[in-house]
Amino acid sequence: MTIRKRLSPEESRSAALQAARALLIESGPQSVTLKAVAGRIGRTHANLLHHFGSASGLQKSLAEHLAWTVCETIKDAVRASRVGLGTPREVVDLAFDAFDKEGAGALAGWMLLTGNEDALDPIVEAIHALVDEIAPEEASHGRFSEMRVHEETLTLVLLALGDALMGAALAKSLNLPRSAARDRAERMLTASVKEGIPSE
Amino acid sequence: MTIRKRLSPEESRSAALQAARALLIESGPQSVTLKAVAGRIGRTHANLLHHFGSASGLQKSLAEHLAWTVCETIKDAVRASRVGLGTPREVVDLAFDAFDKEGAGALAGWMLLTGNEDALDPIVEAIHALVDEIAPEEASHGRFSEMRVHEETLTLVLLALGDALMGAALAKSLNLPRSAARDRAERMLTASVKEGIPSE
DNA sequence: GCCACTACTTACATCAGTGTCAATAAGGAT
DNA sequence: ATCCTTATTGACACTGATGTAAGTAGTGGC
Repeated sequence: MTIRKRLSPEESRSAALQAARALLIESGPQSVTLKAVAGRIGRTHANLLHHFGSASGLQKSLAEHLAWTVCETIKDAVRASRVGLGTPREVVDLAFDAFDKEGAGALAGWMLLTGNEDALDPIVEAIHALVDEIAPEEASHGRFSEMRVHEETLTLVLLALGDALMGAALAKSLNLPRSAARDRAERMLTASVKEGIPSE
Repeated sequence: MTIRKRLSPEESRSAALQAARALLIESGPQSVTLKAVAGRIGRTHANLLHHFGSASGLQKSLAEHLAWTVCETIKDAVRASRVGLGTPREVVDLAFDAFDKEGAGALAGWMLLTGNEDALDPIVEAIHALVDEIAPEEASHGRFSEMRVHEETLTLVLLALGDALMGAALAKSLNLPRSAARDRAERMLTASVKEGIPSE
């Protein structure tokens, strides 16, 4: 019984979630098994069961972790783009990258795989929190109503999600550049900004 | 050894694909197993292996079947809406319904699940064929360039896909009506039509 | 009617993911 | 140093999905 090291529950959970996220992005939802995740952090699958209770417990924690990570990325970037006179394109790229590379698209696949409605909650909550931080500020500047911000966010997120899943293949098939969906989203946002600030 | 009936290979394959599609839409990609599909059509899983060679063979056939069914639905409806003076909204609803109810969203989940790039091909091809039928006609009427039709299609499809996966939960979370994404897509298409036919 | 073909089945083998349990040992508290 | 908590492990059982092999029985052609 070779016990390598004794980590705190927080350390173990954190390492496991990081490994699970990497696995999810690299190889898809199916590859996120107790055995695979445990192997990545040099533990046994029984150890993960000890920390997360069950496989679905790990899945739920992973969903929360992913949603938080993705939204934090976007949130930070939105703040930065504000300071540096952000363009619509920057926001678009951030949202699309979040779904394409940060694992939000993979999370969607996860939900589809399990058919588990609960897995949807954390990411929706995270997006909701993100919008709640942005919308009131925009509204206070008199640029957009909160509902308008919500609508734009919905469209942008759904488009980014779709693009992460089928964008590459479909664009190629239609002889469009890979960035076609992003270009379109950028035009949409730009048009909304114009409409929102007619005096500019 | 109770043999119930003896079907032709075509009948067997057709029945199996129909059952698999129903299972996929009802319960998600994970539930489409040899046993479950076979049970639905009153056969054994070994029988499906006989007809499709392997589980992945069934999956590939299912992907092709789904892509064909969905695109045929849309194509028929587009033709009908042309005859009956189709509105942008009708086209939007058709595309969204195809992904939401006809199983195209489930198909996307399927691709994500398997991580199989091949599974993507049939639906992309089907969409490509659909656009190839529509775009030249539009172009010949002098309304849009083919590329413009391709761009609109890309945006519409990606948005419909995203909406099928997260639309319901996200709209609810943002206090928007379930139809918010469709409404947005409709506005987009309407704006394009205006722009495309300035003399109207 | 007889035969070849094959759709179909039953039984078994295999494998992967999940979960249980008892045993071990690391690390802190006293 | 001793004890107590618990992180960790190895071994095992269970389940479900996939695949194989051999045998059975419809169906069409002669």
